[in-house]
Amino acid sequence: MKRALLRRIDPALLSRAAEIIKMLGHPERLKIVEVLERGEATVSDIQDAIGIPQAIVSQHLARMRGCNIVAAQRDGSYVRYRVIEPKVHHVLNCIRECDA
Amino acid sequence: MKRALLRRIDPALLSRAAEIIKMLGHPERLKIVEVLERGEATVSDIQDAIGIPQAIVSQHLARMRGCNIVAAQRDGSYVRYRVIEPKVHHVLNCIRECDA
DNA sequence: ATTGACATATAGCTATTAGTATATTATCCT
DNA sequence: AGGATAATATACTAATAGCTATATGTCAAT
Repeated sequence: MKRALLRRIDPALLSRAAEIIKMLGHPERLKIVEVLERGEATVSDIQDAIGIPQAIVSQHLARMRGCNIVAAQRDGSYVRYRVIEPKVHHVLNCIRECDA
Repeated sequence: MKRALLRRIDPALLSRAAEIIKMLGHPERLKIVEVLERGEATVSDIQDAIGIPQAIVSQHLARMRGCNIVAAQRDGSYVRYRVIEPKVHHVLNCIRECDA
């Protein structure tokens, strides 16, 4: 495994990193971004995929949108969400690698 | 970069993963574990290293201890903390790799 | 054993976050 | 257009986190 040799995280980026992983630090949000990782999805797509109440999905999405982790785009009565923060993929892959 | 090919995160581990990154999702806690990553440290070591009030350091440590991310060991009037959750290193390395 | 100084922990208030119930917005049909 | 239905968003309450001020614990010296 590649080691970064304990180099200090760039202070300028640390705060944003904390913000991102804070947002991902919730089981439901983690599941949501896992779905979105595969491509755009509507609120109801996500709801169906992970089986939690719509209002919860919507709120989590709103919060993640608030810190520019996902973006929304209305499409008729649907709203399509997608991941816009590239680090999200890194973090998810990190988690996958962890549970070897 | 090695890709995990969007394999679903093991549901049994996802919850713990969320808990861990939630704990790391705070700038001060991130700095704290960065210090601890290099080895054991006392509360005051950490305080000196990152320059925030002792009470804050102590509280963050208590919280991380509460979910078994760090462990404490009294040594006279000092208390030495250390990381006991291996995934912490993975996450920190992930963050370092992110900000290429 | 008491005092003083230092190291760490917690109490108490405020602010965020999570979840349930309700509201809004959009589409389709008559 | 108006009303029904489906999709999404928000309001409100309960729990949790964060910060400042204060307390507890430990050691050393007298």
